[in-house]
Amino acid sequence: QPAVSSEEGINLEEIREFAKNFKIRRLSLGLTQTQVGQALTATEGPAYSQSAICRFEKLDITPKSAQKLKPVLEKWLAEAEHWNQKGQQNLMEFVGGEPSKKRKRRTSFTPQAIEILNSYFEKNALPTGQEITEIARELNYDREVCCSEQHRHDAVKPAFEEADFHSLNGAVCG
Amino acid sequence: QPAVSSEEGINLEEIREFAKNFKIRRLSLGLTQTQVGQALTATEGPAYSQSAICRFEKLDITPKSAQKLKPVLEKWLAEAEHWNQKGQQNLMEFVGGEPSKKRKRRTSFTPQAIEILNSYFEKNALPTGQEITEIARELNYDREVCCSEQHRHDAVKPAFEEADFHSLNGAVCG
DNA sequence: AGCATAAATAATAA
DNA sequence: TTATTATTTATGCT
Repeated sequence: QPAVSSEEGINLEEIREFAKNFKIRRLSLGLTQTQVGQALTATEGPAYSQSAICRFEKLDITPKSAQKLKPVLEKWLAEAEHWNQKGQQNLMEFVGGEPSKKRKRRTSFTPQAIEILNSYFEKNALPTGQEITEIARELNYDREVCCSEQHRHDAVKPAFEEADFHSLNGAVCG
Repeated sequence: QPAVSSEEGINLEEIREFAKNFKIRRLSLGLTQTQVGQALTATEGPAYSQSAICRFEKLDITPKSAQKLKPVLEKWLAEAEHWNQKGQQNLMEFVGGEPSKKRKRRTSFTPQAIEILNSYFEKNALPTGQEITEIARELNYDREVCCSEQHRHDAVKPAFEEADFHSLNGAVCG
């Protein structure tokens, strides 16, 4: 990590202070790094990714970049706080549209479905997109959820022997 | 969700206020719900799970439970902030031991390793614990990482057709 | 009353 | 920056 060092007359302590402050204020507004990045991309210059915000907060950037980004963030955050004062609805609008995106309901599978998925993936570990669509429809689950890799992993999991799975951590080096 | 309602002379507005405040102060200290839960379990009464902290912050509990939990959290948080004043080292000690658990470095595979993993999982989608150990040793990667389901998923992924994979979101119901 | 784990967020290799 | 790993939060279940 390029620690922010004292070059080119940049007030590093000030930047450090702001970065820390920025994170807390962002969280106080209930905003994610992603939201900030997207909002900035919309209102300010070219493009600010979630990663960019993350790196600024951790000051995992060059002093020059930090110096350049600071005023942009400062201005934007103040404005965001201003809108938040007038009600969270206003903030969300300022941030970028979708007012109240709710967390997706977590899916749970019936034992039957799990069994079917298990046996399916056992036969075919590499289903194509179409095959996934097929099985999702058959089982009547949301395609993304039912047959995402994440869930294939879960379906497959019982095949592992728990004890063995945990007993060898770190035994193999890296 | 049992919204906090106005029963039994409990000051709901105050609790709501505190819950919101608690979250912000927790984040300012850089603590996770898990850390708070564990610390409370250690210093205070019986057991406070991460879920419990989460549910308090979202007030996804009965007013009675909230009322009971509030003073405990209030006291603990104040103390935590006190220690934090004296330096973050003190806070981490107060919270519970492990001073600076670093985030695990994310692993990356050489193209060779990916190819080998791909062909391996294509032949055998359900390796046993022992087989996993074996291949991890062979490739000289950390067992947990190298052959976790997460990574098997990655090894397998190229088989999906991107276009199809995305085009059918929500087409299948839930 | 909390465990298991799905969903969402943050951090990082490339 | 993008793609994706690692960690944290939230919730279905019992």
